Amino acid sequence: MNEQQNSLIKNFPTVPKQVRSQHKKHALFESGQILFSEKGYDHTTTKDIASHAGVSIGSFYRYFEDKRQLLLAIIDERIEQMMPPVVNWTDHRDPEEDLANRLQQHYSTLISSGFYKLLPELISKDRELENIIRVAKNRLQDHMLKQLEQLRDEGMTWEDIDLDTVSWCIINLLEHLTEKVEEGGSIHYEEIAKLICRMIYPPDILNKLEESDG
Amino acid sequence: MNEQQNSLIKNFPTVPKQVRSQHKKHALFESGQILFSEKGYDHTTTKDIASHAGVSIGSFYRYFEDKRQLLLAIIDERIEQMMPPVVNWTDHRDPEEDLANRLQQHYSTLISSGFYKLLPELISKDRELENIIRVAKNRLQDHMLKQLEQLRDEGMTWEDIDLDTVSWCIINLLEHLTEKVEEGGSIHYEEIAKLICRMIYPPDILNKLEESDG
Amino acid sequence: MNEQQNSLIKNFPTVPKQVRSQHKKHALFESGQILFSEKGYDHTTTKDIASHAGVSIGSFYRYFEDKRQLLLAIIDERIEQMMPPVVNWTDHRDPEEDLANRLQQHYSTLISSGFYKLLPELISKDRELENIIRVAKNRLQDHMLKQLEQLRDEGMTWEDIDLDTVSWCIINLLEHLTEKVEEGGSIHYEEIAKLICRMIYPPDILNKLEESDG
Amino acid sequence: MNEQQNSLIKNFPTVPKQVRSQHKKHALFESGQILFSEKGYDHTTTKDIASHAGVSIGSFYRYFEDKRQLLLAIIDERIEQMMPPVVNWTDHRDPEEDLANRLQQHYSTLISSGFYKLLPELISKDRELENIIRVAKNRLQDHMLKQLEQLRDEGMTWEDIDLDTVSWCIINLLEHLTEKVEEGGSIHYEEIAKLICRMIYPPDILNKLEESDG
DNA sequence: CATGAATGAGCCTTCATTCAT
DNA sequence: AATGAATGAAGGCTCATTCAT
Repeated sequence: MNEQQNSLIKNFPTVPKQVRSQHKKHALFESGQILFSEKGYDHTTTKDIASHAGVSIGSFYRYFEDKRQLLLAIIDERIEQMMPPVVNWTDHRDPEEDLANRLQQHYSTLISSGFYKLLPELISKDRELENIIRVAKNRLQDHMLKQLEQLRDEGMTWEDIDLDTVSWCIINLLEHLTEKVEEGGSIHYEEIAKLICRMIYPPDILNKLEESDG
Repeated sequence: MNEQQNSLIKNFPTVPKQVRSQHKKHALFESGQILFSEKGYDHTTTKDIASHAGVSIGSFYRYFEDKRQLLLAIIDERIEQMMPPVVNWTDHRDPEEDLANRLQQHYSTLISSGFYKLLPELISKDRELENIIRVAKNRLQDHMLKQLEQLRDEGMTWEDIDLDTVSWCIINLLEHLTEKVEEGGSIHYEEIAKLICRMIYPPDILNKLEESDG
Repeated sequence: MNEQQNSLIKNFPTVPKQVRSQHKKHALFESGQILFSEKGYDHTTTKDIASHAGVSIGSFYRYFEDKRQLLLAIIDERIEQMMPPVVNWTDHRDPEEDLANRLQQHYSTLISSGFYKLLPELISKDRELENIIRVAKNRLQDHMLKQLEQLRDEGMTWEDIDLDTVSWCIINLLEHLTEKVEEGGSIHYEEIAKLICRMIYPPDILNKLEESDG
Repeated sequence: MNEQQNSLIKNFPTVPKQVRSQHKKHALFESGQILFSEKGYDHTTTKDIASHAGVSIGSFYRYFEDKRQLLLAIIDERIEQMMPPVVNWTDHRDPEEDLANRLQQHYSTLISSGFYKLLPELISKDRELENIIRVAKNRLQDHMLKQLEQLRDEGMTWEDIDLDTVSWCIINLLEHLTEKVEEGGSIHYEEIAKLICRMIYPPDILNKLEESDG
């Protein structure tokens, strides 16, 4: 972004190659993301991407080994963002409100990118990609599981729940929240948050948390 | 129809034409299902399917108008089965146990078919198919919503929940239960059932139901 | 048609095979003619023909070696009919009226069969067929040439015409008369006849012929 | 456009891209014309055309949308040339000689292209093409009809002829003149011209025209 | 003899990738 | 570095012909 801002004079006549180069690569990256999301990976041609990015096919292959590598690069950058938001369950603040806020924040950008639609198509086709996603998901679930375990140790959760199952359920709900929009439904983040909290906390604990927070 | 039902022994050596024909169509159907599930729709060629079914390409086109029609036929047959199981929430029996049983029953067959993996890829590509699925899903959600409304009218649910959100969450969990297996996890149906029940019933109600049932 | 009308009793239970066989062959022949005319040779499938004739594909290949042989059989039967009508120029009757009548008679059936449309498509594809047609055409032209030569020897034609060219022109006009109908025009046979006669006879001869006839 | 027009020598070894591209498109065009003419449209494969033009199938589709578009392009370019030559009947010069010259000129190039053989096959299969040809033909006939009407108004034609029929006959003869060569006959343009003139002019008028011209 | 299911060569077309300019 | 023309493997689908029943 701010490369060579200090020496504008010097390189005025020729825009630095590296910058132009990065612009092109970025354009291809963006175009790939948009088109893959819109039309799916298979139905997006390299020509589509190059045209959309305003570069030649030859340039496409200069910056990315092949179509699949562009996909992997995109996934790699988006994978964290794609993942449901990590919630800090252990700060003992009003968990419902906190969760609702995070959900709101997260999905408003994710949905507009439309990229989440791409993953399902790919998972069954690309073993490597499947692993990338699985790894990211596992990392997330581990993280959530640890938090829930801590909560339980503090005696704040239902006593008879299987935390593994709970964390899986929560992640799943969050993961597919995007589909609700696709299906034409609007999302009530507070209601989702309420439900999730009820899976975790018994009513008395929940009441206490909410009171102490307010 | 009435083909020699009386003399099964007699015509054993020669399989009747219609039967063989049905076998072939069924083989193509099965092969389509398996290959679509394994490799995705686009990456399964008509040749693949024909080979897998042990017939020629020409035969494929004798039994199915084209590749897409095979897909639609498969979807059509599986769509009900794909849908999460409808649970009768209103019979006032122990809901946790009941739900767990139904889940067990349903997913053991569904998962082995592996077919559920196919849907996501298709939804964004085939408007007609998207509608078929959406319609089936809506029907299911309506059904569930009605049951939940009845439960609430009977004063058995949390008072402050949005039933629409609850039903969506439940359906979503059930819908993606299959993935848990893919991801290598084993499913504890009782735990899932427990969580779902907690979304719906307040603890006191739940306790009462379980006692009265036992 | 009237085969075995005399012995209805005898062959009542089993329609003689040869008759049924001939019926089938004839049906295929007819269907071939109709469909080839309507859709062209290439775009008519053997299945089309068999269905239209109400027989199975297998039967098709029982009665005709292959699709091409059916075509050749049809052409062979129709080729004389396809050819422009042979006119007797030498009987010294009113040639205009005579020709007009013959044209009328000939084309009314030919056009309705629609078969003439088929020839052009085939000529460039099938050397053997091309020869069949060429031979028939040459025979016709020879015939016409001989008549014209006789007429000239009798001093009835223009003295300075090349009879070969005249006969070619006449045959060509007659050959493509069918197209005029296709193009939406109605045919005035008398006018065509008048033109043709003027190519052959000088006005004074023509007048004499018409007078003597009337 | 302005590519080094000044230094033709300099860039001799490297054929400019656009020129090579045009060469290729032209080669495909030519090959299409030749092969369509020789084997008919349906029996010419895209591979045939590409091979004959010395390019790959992929290149075919770079230059032409599909096989049919190549055909349409060819027709479009040839349609005027395919049409029988327009003759100016009204300039009161020796019409026989004039017509003979024009015919000679026209058919010597048209016949060598062999393309005229293609039209009949297509007309019954391609509605759009049929219209293109019909329109061109109608335009021609209208033109000829107008000229003949003017001639008649000047009292130069037979009084009792139907001009519509005459113009149709003339166009038809001219249209199929090419076939005469195919059939092995040589064309005597003067004889054809003579016949046509006799269809139009009564002998006395014709004599006068020829004298006045000479 | 009749049937029509089965076969597979071959067609048109697409698109990822290469490479001469 | 940039371009985009060129390539050809591969896919969906058709249909003449064969052959088991």
